[in-house]
Amino acid sequence: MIAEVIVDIPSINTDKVFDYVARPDSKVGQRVVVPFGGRILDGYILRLKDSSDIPTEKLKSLGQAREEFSVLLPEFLVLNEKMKSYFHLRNIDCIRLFVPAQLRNGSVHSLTIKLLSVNDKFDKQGLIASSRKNAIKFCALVDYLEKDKQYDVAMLNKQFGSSCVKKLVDMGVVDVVEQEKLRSPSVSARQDNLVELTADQQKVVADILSSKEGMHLLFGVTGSGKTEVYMHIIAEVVSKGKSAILLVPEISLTPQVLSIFRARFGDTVAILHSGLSNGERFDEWKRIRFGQAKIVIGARSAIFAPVSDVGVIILDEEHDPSYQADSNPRFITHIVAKFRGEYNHCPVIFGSATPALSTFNLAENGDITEHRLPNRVNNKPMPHIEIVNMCDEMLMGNTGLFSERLKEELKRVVDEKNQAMLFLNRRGFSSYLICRECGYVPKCEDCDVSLVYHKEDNLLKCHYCSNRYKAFKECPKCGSSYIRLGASGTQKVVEELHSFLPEVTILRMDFDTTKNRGDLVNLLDKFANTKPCILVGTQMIAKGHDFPAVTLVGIVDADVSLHVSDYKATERTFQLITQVAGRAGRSSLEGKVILQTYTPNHYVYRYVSNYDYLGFFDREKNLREVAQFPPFSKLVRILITSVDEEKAVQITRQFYESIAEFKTEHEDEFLYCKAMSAPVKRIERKFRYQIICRYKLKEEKLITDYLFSLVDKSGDTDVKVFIEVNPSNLS
DNA sequence: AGCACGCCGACT
DNA sequence: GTCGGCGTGCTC
Repeated sequence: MIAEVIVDIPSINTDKVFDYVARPDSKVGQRVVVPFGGRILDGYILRLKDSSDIPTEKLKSLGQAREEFSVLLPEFLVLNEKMKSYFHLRNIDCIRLFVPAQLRNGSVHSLTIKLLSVNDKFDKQGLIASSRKNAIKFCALVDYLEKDKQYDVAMLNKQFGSSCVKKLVDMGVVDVVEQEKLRSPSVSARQDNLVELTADQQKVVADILSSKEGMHLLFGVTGSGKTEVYMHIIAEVVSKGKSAILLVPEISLTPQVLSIFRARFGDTVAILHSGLSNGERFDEWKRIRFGQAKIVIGARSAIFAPVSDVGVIILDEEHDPSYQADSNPRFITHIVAKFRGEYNHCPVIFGSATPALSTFNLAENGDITEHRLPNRVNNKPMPHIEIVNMCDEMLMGNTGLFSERLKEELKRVVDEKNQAMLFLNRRGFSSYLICRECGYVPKCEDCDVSLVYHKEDNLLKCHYCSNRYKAFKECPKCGSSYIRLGASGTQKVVEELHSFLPEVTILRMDFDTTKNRGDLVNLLDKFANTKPCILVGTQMIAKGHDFPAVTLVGIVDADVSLHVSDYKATERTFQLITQVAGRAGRSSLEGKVILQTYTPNHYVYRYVSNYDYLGFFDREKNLREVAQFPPFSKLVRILITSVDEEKAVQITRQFYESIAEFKTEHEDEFLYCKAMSAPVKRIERKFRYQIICRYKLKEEKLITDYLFSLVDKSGDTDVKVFIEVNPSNLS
């Protein structure tokens, strides 16, 4: 038998099949030790076959299998092929996505517990009779044990003392065996309120379940009960013995969400998220791999959960940018879900209140089946969104962060002992510092970005790398003490709040306050139990939280995500605001939203304040169609990075010339093609240059394949080249 | 990715 | 004459 093996080396040169003489018990998908060019490393068996084209004398034999079982399920070998060609990835990069990192590093040891089992030689009466009179603990232990039963050794040691336990072991009347114990993340299961579905929800559940496979869009307004629909579909699927995958954005993986699922489905739920320890993560993987867990809930990478016989795959909040992996193995979760759905012949559901323009466009074209939940479960109207023109405030002499209206409403919330959320998508205290005398703006030494001022620790931090610098009172360049702050961040919001509402509890939730494990849970707990209280945060506060006492949502500066040079900026702003607004008025209390902007006439605010997704979609779609931007064209970025700027420029030029030449042969297909330095010119000491190409969809594959092949040929070691299709962030 | 092989410059 | 620079090419 011959095995086709992919070796675990992340290089394009070695990323091909190597034939080895297999062992009699070799299995497809197994991880094996292989001799390779004088070295010993890991490989993965993709296929077994009878003969090889390689001359027999050149063939080496497989080493030992790393595990007895196949790490890669048959499905993943198919998925590997599909992902490889669709996203232009290497075999080994796909495989690494499928195999838990803990397994590859070998850094996690399985947790074992020692079990004491009482064997046949155990004679309770005899032992007690023959023991010394003062051996009280020993006798108590003997009395406690029963024949043919098993006990946790650690527990016995604690209760009776380890010497007594050891004595029994030495006497040979009990045996100690080690048993693997799977760590499972503890989630407090709160009580489950099984609610009856509305007619709308029932119809969606029935429609999706009756269509055996294919892609579905669940377009349901915030509060329309999408989660309940998911749970009913999952329950149905699981009752047929199949399994289910539910993906949610990382920041929505809150303890509340998890505990609801635990309450409904118990131990068959496996949870994968970044807060898990290595051990927990790996053990969850094993529970999934061996069928103990049938339902997987997790962030993006949970799409690679080793469940077999998948009955449904759900992407909740499908418009969330985190479904697009924007580093190393770049992939789009929707597409991977589609592939797995095809393999398993099961439905794939994309759910959102504000679907991605590209997804909704597919639904309009009939490539995805659309289902709607137009009404909120409680039949309450969406909270009213009031737009406040901050330019007017400025003219009236209010230079603070809050408009008079927002202050008024905040005071009211406090008086009524309710809660408010203030949203500002910018962390830190101030986005930059500028010297008013000489115009000096402090920048990071390794990245070409201005530093963000963090007042609490009086530091200037780089948000692209982890560099920190001491803040200054006098300009290091001209000595002036006339330093002005740039655009404000969450820290500044908290400070200003304190000054006019000194008595109120104010919590801040952003990247800086949730760094440690458990921070997030503590913050959310504290907010849930404090009234009145104001929670200030970045987009972290936008998702999944359900706080009934929140009656006011303030969007401090809605324009933050709007005026960035990115064709998706408007779409993202619409989605973000809709989502944040949805945090208000979730219970019987009425909610209100105050949206502050300097460009109140921008069309996005008109649509968003009316909750008019369809109107917005039409307008945005037309704009994209006329301007020929995705999804009506392909946009590809080739990013070239190097510590050596000269080299980066040189390679960029080479690439550009090749593309320009290719372009002359396909002139009518190209819409745009330019080389330039990236918006952030340097990150972590590396200079960044880019080539942006935009071309029509008609010959899309031909051009994309050409660009891919071009990038493959780049062999320079100190210059790295990345290629990205329809990139989600262009920094 | 790593390691060997291989062909040209400055040293005991 | 030798030691060692890292350019090229191969690994079943």
